[in-house]
Amino acid sequence: MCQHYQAAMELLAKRWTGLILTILLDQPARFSKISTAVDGISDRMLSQRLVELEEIGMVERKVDAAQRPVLVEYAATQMARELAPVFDALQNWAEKWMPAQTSD
Amino acid sequence: MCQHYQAAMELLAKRWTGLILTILLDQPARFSKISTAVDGISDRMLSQRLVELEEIGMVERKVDAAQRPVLVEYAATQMARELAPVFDALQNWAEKWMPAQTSD
DNA sequence: GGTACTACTTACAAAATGTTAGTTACTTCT
DNA sequence: AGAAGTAACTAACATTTTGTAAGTAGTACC
Repeated sequence: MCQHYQAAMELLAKRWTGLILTILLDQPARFSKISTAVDGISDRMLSQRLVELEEIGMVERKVDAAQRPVLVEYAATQMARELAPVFDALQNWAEKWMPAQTSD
Repeated sequence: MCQHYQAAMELLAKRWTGLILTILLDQPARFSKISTAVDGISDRMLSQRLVELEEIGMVERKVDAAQRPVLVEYAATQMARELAPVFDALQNWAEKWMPAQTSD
């Protein structure tokens, strides 16, 4: 198994990471918006994942201090944006195969 | 966020799942072969993941009792095989973006 | 008869994640 | 002016997941 590939997979294998990136790939978003969009994620995890993704260079954090309660916006970097084909492919797969798994 | 999509993502967000499936997408393999191919995985996790994937219907377990020490082979089902585009896309992404992250 | 191999399982430890509540700063309601 | 709310986090503790090391059964090799 290729080293790069395994590293990439382990990146997406951290819970929430893929979902957060998917949201940010659509458009930049603020903390609370991501929190609402990703069903079930806690503040704690969202906060932690955003820090990790920023460190990796997949998310850019922009603080707007001019705003009333200091707004923070997160945006996907080019590196993250190029994951789009992966997420698109997964979207297609999910539409086909996931509904069947809902009731067991 | 779409329900199906989130479910699909959480499936791949379990550690090792994506890597195991990637191996099996290439060709059916036995326990020890997967164990060798996936760098760092423990028997415990491999065993557990294979059970989960079998329950979901993404992996088929075939026991060859005629063999000397009873060989077990695991194979990807159609459902799993159709994840190939996802893994291919990730492979491309990894080749481009992962090497840069090795030394920090 | 001891060692090795295959495919696991078990027990215990460590790490990741979940849950609940709290923080700072500012804004709106009363 | 004080109470409650919002945004973006952080902290503490419980639970779940994962890691590590060792053990099991059956067979073959030396």
